[in-house]
Amino acid sequence: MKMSKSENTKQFIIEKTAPVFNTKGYAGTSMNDMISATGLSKGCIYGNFENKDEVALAAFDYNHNKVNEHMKVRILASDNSIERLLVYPSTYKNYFRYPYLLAGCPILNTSTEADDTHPQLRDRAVKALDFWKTSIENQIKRGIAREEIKKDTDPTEISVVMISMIEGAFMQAKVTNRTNELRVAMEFLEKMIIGLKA
Amino acid sequence: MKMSKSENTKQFIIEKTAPVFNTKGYAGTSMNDMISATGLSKGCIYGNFENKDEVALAAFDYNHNKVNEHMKVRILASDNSIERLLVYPSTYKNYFRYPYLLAGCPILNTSTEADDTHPQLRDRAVKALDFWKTSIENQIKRGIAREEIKKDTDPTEISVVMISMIEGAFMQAKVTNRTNELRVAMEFLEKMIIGLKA
DNA sequence: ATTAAAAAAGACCGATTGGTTTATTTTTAT
DNA sequence: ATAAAAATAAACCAATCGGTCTTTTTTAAT
Repeated sequence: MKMSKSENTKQFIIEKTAPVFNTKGYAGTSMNDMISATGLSKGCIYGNFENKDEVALAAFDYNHNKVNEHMKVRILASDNSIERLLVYPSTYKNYFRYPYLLAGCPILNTSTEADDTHPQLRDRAVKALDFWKTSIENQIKRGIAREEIKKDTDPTEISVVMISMIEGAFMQAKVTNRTNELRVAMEFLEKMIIGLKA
Repeated sequence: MKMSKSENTKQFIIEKTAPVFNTKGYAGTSMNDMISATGLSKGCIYGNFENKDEVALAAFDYNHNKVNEHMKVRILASDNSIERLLVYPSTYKNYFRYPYLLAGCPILNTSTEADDTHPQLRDRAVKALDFWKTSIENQIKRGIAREEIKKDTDPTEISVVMISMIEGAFMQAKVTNRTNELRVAMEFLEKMIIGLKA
């Protein structure tokens, strides 16, 4: 499994610029930012990517993937559906422990910047949201099938409420630099999830 | 109550650029954007404002104030605390009806962009959030005092949950260009608020 | 109506933007 | 070991950035 030189630097560029895009945003990240983040020259970056856009899109995918991978591992660690759902609030409550969440939630950051300005990035954010929503819905359906979750639970409602609460509370934590509100919101979510028990 | 000429154009510049800042963001809005939004010259804008920053800050205050004013009127329209709280979900559920919310929630947009990049704007967003949180808390305390809301209700918890849900759901509505999730989340909030009845 | 002051327009500035081209270095296949 | 190819560096480009300065226009006081 050998990587070509260019595949390698391409990946390197993505890894190094991803956190910059997540903190400064697309419009706020300049080529010079990308140069100092990677230590590479402009010619090198343009040799590996068509333009700034392409790097930004790859960076979003990378950031989102990082979060997804981490959640997946933690979720699959337990069999019980309630415990699986609880992974979300328990992870986001301590977001500062996870380096790739320190710059904020990539979906949240990208959504608010790109909704009116960058169709491609917007599209990525929408797809990420849809994927997330479906994942939670499926976990709930699984829980109902396994008789761990009340039969009359509405998967879509719970999924939407969870995502909304997480994103809204995360936004507050990031901007206020306090974890107070995030903690309160995530504890509410935990109570709600436990209330779903069959 | 006469306004001086410069006071007048100052206000005009704020009104015209405020929606632009809210949609394109601070870094995404250029002087040329401000010129075409106002139809005024660069010299005129710099004659009335120190720099782009000063306009951006005034624009945030303007946007935030618009939302506040509107909410205030609708809230004071009823005496009952439960009904007052219900104004939030019922307003945001139909955000597209209110022109100054079409570009998105100014707090949400400003928070996600400015949290790591623009201390002054960040500060404005934090203060706006704190004000909002306290307002809701006070409405709940008032409701408890008037025996309209259950005595054991935690004002902070409800306030945080409401704000988080609204912001998170609003973000989804804006980026997906669907109202589905927003509606589900706001209806959940309505059920929750009604459940607070004493 | 005249004039001084205030306000607005527009030419102008250096720095930075995203992006290209050319030169140099490094890698790979022979 | 060497030549061809791939990858990187660095000089270069026009356009745009935020911001200034001077000129012109508009306003308000006399």
